[in-house]
Amino acid sequence: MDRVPAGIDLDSSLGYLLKQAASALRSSMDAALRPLGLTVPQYACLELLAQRSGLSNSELARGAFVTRQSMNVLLQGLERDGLVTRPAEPVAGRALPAQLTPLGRERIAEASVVVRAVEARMSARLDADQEVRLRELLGACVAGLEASASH
Amino acid sequence: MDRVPAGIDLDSSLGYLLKQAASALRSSMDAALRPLGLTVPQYACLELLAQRSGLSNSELARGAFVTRQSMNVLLQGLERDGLVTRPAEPVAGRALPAQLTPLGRERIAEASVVVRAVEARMSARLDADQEVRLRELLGACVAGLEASASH
DNA sequence: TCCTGTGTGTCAGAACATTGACATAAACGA
DNA sequence: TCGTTTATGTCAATGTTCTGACACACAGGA
Repeated sequence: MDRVPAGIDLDSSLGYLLKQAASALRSSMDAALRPLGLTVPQYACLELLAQRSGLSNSELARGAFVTRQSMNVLLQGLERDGLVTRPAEPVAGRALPAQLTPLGRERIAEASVVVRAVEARMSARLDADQEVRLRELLGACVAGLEASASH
Repeated sequence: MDRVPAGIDLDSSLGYLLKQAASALRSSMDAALRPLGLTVPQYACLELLAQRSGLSNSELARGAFVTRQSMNVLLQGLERDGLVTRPAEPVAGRALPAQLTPLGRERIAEASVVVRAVEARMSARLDADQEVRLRELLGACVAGLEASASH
C-alpha cells in the first residue's frame, strides 16, 4: 500500500508541504551524491566555497544552515580528504578562510552536474514563469518567518 | 578572466531557496514549541495521531519524514511521558496502533495553536490566491522528485 | 582608557538520527 | 502447498548534529 497516511488538515498545511518538498529534495540529492562519496552538507560546503572562496567556518555554517560546530567537524573531514585547505593560523582576527584544493574543485564540478540534474527533475513540471513565481513565493515565506525570528 | 561560477548559482537555485525556507520554518517551529516541551518531530507525531488515530510506528515515520527506528524511540519517549499509548501486543499482523491519551490530546491542542501562528507568519506576505498557487507549485516539485525516486 | 557587544574558533557532553541487520507476519502467485 | 515479496517491529553500532560553555579578537561608545 502506497497510500500516505496524511490527514486532511496536513494536506492543506503549507508547512507540511514545505517539509515534504524539502525532504524529497534531500533524499534525491543524497542518492545522487552517494556514488561520489559526498553527503548533502559536504556538497553544500564545497558549493559555497566554489562560489565564494575564502569563507570562514562560521560563514559556511550560516550558508549551509547548520551550526558552526557541525560545520567545523565537516570541514575537518574535507580537509583530511584533501578537498579543502585552511591556514594553520588566522591572518587577521580569528577567522580561518577555507579554500578548495584542485581535487576539491574537481569533485565539486562532478557533484554540481548530478545536483543540477536533481533540480531539473524537481522543476520538470514547471515552466519558466512558474519557476520564477515559486522563487518569489518562497522568498516571501522566508521574509515573513525571519521578520519576527530575531533572537 | 571572467568570473564564471563553476557550480550552481546559489542565489538562483530553487533547491537552495527551498532548503532556506524549510530551515527558517524549522527554527521558528522549534522556538515556538520549546516552551511546551516538545520538539518538532514530536509535534509532527502527535499531530498525525490527532488526525488519524491508530497509525502504526512505520506509518508515523513516513508521515514525519524520519526512519521508523527514529520514530520508535520518539514514540517510546511520548509513551513514557504519558502522551501516547500503544497496545502491549499486536492485535493483527505486527503493527502496534498508537493513540493519544487525554493528556496527549491536551498537549497537541496547545501545540497546534502556536504552530498555526508560525504558519500564519510564514504566509503573512501572501494573499489567498498566492497561497493556493504556492501549494500547487510545491506539489509539482514533490511529484517531479518522486517520479524517478527508486524505492 | 575601559568595557560592552558582536563575531569567531574550539572543547566536551548529550541528544538525535541513521545505516545495517534480523526475525516475524500477512498477501500473492506458481 | 510452497516460496517470494512486502511490510513491520526491534536490536546494535555508528555517525551526525546540537546545546552549553569558554576564550580570544576586533569595533564601537562611554
